[in-house]
Amino acid sequence: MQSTSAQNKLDSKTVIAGTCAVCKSASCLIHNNSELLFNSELPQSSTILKCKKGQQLIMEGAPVNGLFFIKSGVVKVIRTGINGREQIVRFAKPCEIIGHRGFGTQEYYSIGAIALTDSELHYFSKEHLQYTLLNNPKFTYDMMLFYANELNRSENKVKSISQMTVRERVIDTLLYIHRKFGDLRGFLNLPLSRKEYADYAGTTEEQVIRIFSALKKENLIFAKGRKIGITDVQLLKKEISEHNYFLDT
Amino acid sequence: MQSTSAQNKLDSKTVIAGTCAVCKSASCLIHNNSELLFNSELPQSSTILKCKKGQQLIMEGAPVNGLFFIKSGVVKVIRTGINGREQIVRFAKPCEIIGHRGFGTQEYYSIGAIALTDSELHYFSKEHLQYTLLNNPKFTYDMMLFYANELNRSENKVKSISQMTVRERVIDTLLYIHRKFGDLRGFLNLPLSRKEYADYAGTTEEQVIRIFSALKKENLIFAKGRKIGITDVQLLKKEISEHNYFLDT
DNA sequence: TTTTAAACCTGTTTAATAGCAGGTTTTTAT
DNA sequence: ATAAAAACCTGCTATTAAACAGGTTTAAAA
Repeated sequence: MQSTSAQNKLDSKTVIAGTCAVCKSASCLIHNNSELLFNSELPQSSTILKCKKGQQLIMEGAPVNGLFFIKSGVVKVIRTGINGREQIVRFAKPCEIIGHRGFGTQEYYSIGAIALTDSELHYFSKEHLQYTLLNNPKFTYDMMLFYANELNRSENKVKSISQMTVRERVIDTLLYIHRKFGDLRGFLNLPLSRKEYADYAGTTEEQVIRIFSALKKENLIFAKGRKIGITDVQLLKKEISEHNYFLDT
Repeated sequence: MQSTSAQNKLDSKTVIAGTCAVCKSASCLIHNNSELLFNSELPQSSTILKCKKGQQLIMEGAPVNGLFFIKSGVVKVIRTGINGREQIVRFAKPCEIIGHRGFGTQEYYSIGAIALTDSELHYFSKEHLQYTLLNNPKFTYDMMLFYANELNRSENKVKSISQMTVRERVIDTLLYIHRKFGDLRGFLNLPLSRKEYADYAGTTEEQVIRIFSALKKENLIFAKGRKIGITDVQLLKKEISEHNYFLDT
């Protein structure tokens, strides 16, 4: 079995001070607040942990002891649904937060997280974060806005799942991956299995395969194994544009 | 047509200082922070507005200029979906916040709000709130936790909509209304139309009617017009207990 | 390099649910 | 009190999408 986040924490090198070297984005929560986050007197409050492709870094149902900022890599955030059916809540990339659901209010993680590529994560303990938040209103305010955004995204997803057809949801998922990860030499820059597309779009593998086949016939997409390319983003958008909104940003 | 929130604001009496007289709950955000919220030097920062049953107090798509705390009454929060199909995001009761979606980040309300009963609302301007939040980390922290909770609720709803059957979603809606509004002389203490049940459960009026009929035959519920009573909450819960979670709290 | 497993694909069947049509009852407004 | 408008109800039909079964191809491991 894969090691839990608590185990990972012990394996990793503790970093008491410093900043996030990778990211320099002005919109990055961690970068904007690196002085607060990295210069704590609390011991063991911040560590960097590395995990390999396929490794589970948050176990659904495990006690919440902190949260993660992605330093590098891509992570999928999942929930186990009815009959153990996996549901992908979102895909997360550098500068994003994971494990924030239920922060402060819930004792156990309501989601799991699995690395899709080798990844590095900043880990901050609950205590460290709580202390930092309660003493830095601007940071807390930014976090609040982050949650507000997530809430909007989630509620858009509620709407789309209950009102879009499966085909539309699959197209929407393709556009979401394109927006979020862009493309590399014509193909979407995040290789996913048909099953993963299905788990995000809220349908089955077979449906995704069928819809991909149809989209290929219609020359809206092309595929080489799990590498998927979008022929014309605008054209694909038009397929769902009557509904005028998108799953995610 | 109904008046917009902006118009309501002008109609209402401005209250510069004071506290929320109705609520004394220790878990109420507004009550816990009433000194901060009501003793502002900013003019026009806080008002109380009244609106009648059926009145729309937030128009979907209107500019965000503040948010509301419910002082009394019940409000439904809606989104207009595909083909103008109405979707009920949640039902809100006293002490709850409305209009917080997109606060700070979005220019326009992504939801609408309609009073289901005559209601009174505290209105706080965006500026007032922003100022108060940035100067009171504890309040901001509480708001952040409120958003975190809402996010969890919303993501549970995503899961349930994509994985529960219509029957289960309708039962879940009944339990949600029961949890949130309790019952009065055996009947749920919030009368809703079948259409409203459908809009919340993400289905059609006809399905709700059919499922109510079935549930009546099975003696799980009883109904007198739009007054619905649950025979045995535990028994009803058992119908969805395999799935072990609920839409809302 | 061979074996095994995982991922991918397609046709068919079955179940769930939305939509429509045509009623009745209840509520609301005049 | 009466008319009009909602809301409620039921049967039927059409559609959508899930499940199943049986394949092939691709990727990973021994």
